[in-house]
Amino acid sequence: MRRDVFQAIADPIRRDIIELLATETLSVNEVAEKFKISRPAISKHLKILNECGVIKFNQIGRVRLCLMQPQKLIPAFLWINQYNKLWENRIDSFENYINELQTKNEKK
Amino acid sequence: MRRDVFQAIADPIRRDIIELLATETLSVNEVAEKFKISRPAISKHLKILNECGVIKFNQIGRVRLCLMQPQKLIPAFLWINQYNKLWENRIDSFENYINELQTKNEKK
DNA sequence: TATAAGTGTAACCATATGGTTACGCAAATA
DNA sequence: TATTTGCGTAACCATATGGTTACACTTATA
Repeated sequence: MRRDVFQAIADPIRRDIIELLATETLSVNEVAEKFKISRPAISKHLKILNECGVIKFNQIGRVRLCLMQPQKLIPAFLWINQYNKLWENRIDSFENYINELQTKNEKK
Repeated sequence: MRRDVFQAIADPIRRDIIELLATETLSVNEVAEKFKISRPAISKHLKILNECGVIKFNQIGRVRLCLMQPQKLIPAFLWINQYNKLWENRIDSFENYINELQTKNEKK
């Protein structure tokens, strides 16, 4: 099984967990409470996130704190970002098209 | 099954297909030739990419051209990009830590 | 018109994913 | 010490993924 950042963010629940952990460090139970699915299901997602390196655990007594490792998102950012020129050009040409339409209408 | 941009880019083969189609429009066979896996396997990946909206097909006779739809990557970009302050701060604080170490060493 | 080329898809397979309930165990607490 | 709390994980299930080979169909070509 693939254990990289792209796998980590492929699941919507895992993206929501990341969103939570971006602002605060939470225990496993605290994360689980935020979702409707069972605690073991959340545990599995946390395990995958950990194996993908996106979160780290910090065990304090019987409490396991989940810490986000935001640097691990960078490769995904870089991969997607290499195409932004591509979609910007698309949007530019769309805007040009809109502008053209407007110019035509103004002429009428 | 989830059919969104995050699902599209979760698989390394699909990311490679996107990389190919970013620079040129290729037929299904032309895409398949670039990989070691079978043509039906590539067909499946192309189908998923299409269902995720990341590519479009343009049928010309018996040839099916695959066109990238780069705007569909934008939601993934935006999602990841919301965390760049987070990892930049991490890197900043790492750099500060390095700088501190260097300053300490210089004082010795 | 017979054949080749380009492609989809069915059938199959092994494994992964994403969920559940049930249970166990260590740490904290009464 | 007995009980509660926090959590992992096993066992199970349904479905998805990612690959294969075999076959069918349409379009182009000889």
